Amino acid sequence: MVSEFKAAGLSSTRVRIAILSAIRASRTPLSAEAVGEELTRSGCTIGRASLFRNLDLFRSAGLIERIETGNRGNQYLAKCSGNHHHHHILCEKCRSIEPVDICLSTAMLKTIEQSTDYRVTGHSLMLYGLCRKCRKRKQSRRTD
Amino acid sequence: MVSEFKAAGLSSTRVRIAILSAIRASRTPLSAEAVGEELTRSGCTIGRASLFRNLDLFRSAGLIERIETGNRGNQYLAKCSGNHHHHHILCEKCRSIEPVDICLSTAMLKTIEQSTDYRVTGHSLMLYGLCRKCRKRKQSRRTD
DNA sequence: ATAATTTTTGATACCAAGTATCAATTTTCA
DNA sequence: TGAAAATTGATACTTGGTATCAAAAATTAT
Repeated sequence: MVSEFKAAGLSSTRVRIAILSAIRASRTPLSAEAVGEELTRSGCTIGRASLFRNLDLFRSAGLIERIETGNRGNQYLAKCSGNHHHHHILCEKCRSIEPVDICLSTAMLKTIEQSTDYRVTGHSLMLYGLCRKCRKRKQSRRTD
Repeated sequence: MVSEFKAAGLSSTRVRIAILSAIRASRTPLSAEAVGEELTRSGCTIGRASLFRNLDLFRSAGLIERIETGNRGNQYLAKCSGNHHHHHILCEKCRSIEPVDICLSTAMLKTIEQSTDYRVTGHSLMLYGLCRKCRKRKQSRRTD
């Protein structure tokens, strides 16, 4: 990890190693808050400022991904292997997130460019849905 | 507009008429703040609470669209005519927006449901690009 | 048209996520 | 090692939005 930081032009600090480890250790994406809690749990509480600063630095450096989940807080997760372009689906109920390995086709992008006369430079796609668990307990009482 | 409100089960107030007018008068999407400023400019300052409340009500009623632009605040815009599902492309430079009459195919959605085991209930797609004008004046100095 | 009822408004206080500042600490590297 | 550079974290602030609730406006019944 030290060399990864080096490669990204970031010095390798205890705080950074802890943050990136926590994100990589998690199977699911974590909110900034969740990362902080994870660190506290492992005996390495860090300041808010450092947390947000590093999440942003890591993202700029391509070490992690940030999923913009709309209104309330973003989610951070380790870059998926291969690192190719993809999207995510978010469960409306439990907020769990899965990668979705599908994307707009180049044909579609071409059609868009032709019909709008814009040059397309990027896009963001977020899918919403219900995960299997939440579909099953759809009728039961909420616990929140 | 009065009857539109009626149809949506909303009583028609001065504040609501002003908000919806401002959004409809704008060629580009407006942030909540921008809507407020617009109203102030036209001599009808309204409270924050009413603004956000009504933006949300209008969206629920299908009178406007909300574009979740990620980190900082949402954008609101009038529903395009015809009102069928579509997306938008936003010029990175001048922030002008055009509707994009294309969408994820049902086949694609089915693939996603199969590969993720989520039931897809919705999605948001935002395209980014450069409009023709901005492509042409790409090299010239910005005015902002 | 007026009164009674219902809805909406807006001032205020609040909240959550994130940023700015800057002195103190840590890391780097000569 | 020790000086220079980078990072940290306490604190205060900002932004975008929500909750509360009395006052005002809109609706409805008379």
